[in-house]
Amino acid sequence: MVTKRQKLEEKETRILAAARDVFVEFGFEKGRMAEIAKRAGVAEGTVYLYYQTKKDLVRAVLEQYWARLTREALEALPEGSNTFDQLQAFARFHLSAFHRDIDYINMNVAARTAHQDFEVPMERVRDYVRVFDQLFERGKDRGEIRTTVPTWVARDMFFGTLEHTARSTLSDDNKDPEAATANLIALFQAGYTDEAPEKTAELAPLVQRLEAAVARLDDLTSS
Amino acid sequence: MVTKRQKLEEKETRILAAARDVFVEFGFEKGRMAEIAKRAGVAEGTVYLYYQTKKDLVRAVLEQYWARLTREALEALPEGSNTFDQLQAFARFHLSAFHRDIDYINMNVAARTAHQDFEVPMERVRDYVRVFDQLFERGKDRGEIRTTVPTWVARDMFFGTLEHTARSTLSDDNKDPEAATANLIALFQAGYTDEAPEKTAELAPLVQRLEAAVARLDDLTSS
DNA sequence: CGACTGGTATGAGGGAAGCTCAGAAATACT
DNA sequence: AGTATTTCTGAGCTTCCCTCATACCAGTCG
Repeated sequence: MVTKRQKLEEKETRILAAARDVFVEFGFEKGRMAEIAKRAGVAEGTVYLYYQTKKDLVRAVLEQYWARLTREALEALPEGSNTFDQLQAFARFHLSAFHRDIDYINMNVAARTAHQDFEVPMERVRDYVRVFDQLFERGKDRGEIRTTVPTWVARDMFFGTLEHTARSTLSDDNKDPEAATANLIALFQAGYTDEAPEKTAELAPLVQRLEAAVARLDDLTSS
Repeated sequence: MVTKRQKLEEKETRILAAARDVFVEFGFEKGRMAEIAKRAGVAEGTVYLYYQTKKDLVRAVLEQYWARLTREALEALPEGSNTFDQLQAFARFHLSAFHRDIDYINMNVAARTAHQDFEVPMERVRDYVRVFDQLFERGKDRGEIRTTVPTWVARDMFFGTLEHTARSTLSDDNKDPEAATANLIALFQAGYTDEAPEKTAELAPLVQRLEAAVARLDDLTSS
């Protein structure tokens, strides 16, 4: 027995799936409401009973997308390794996701720029961004990352670099995306590592040798 | 005496200026061809004699914009200072230009995403990007930047970070853009500096003390 | 079983915007 | 002055998002 509510939800799902396919295939601007209705097997007017505008429809598609991406990201992170390894894994994931889902990304951008009032499903995007924030701040807690670095600065650098790199490597086969992620993490390590202990550790053997030599010298000269 | 050619060019200029104003005020999508024609003082059909489509028109506007930006950037660079200072000056310039010209930037993005076949005036953009490339490669020539870093990797990081930062600082007054540029350049310095001389310099006093001590030791043991 | 009622679906049509094109106007040429 | 050519015009065509009067459907009651 299929309840009335189930039937409605099933139709809503079908419309959303059709919208997703059409927007991915044609993009937001060129994706036609008529085509979405046709693929969902309903009349054009019916679509508007479920989603008030084309904008709302693309928002729903994107909401689904970001939620999925967050799930995938969490799965892609190696457990228990150090912060920079995890950041690198996340960077690799993000870059390849952008390559794979460039249609969604463009849809996102198109919807945002087409309507200055358009709000990307911010909640879902924030969930995704939080994956980075949490990694980074745990790095601070663990003493692996200098606490003086504002997280937002690193975050903007992380996502900005990767988004730009994704587009640039997509249009030029000679560029190796791996070089970009490796570079990003190397710079993070060079610039964000809490260096004090490391430097001390690096110099310690030298200092020890020096002091041992001086001690021997003192011994000899005093005797 | 005004030649026919001059009259035509004057009209073309007027249309372009009107288009620029309208696109800046309303954005690419919401900017109406009718409004552009009205402001240029010509009929709507006339616009299409000079620019075949709305897309061509925005392309011409953007071409002008990028050319102007390149000129301004070159003027903003301090002469003769070291590479990282120049990069920082360029980063500051770029960030504030993005703030000031966010309408142009959005126009650019809107035009690109609205028509998947749209080509931003690549030549002019390349000219602008070359400002960075030249700074960076001169840094390599001078031995200030490690030559193993591919320029494109640093370039994507530079522009990606700044574009993302520009948007994020625009929508959140608590964020200080200066922190972002300073951070970017600090990371570049930490990660890209040709470190060999610096490390040697850092260790020099220690090594000297060590060698002096060894010398004294040798003196004593041989005598 | 038939009438009624509230929710759901339909698709022709409204409105808006980019673009076209037949004819008008301006300019150049003889 | 008359003709040919170039330039300009704006009503109207097309496309697309969205609306709304109408039709359909599934329960419910007499």
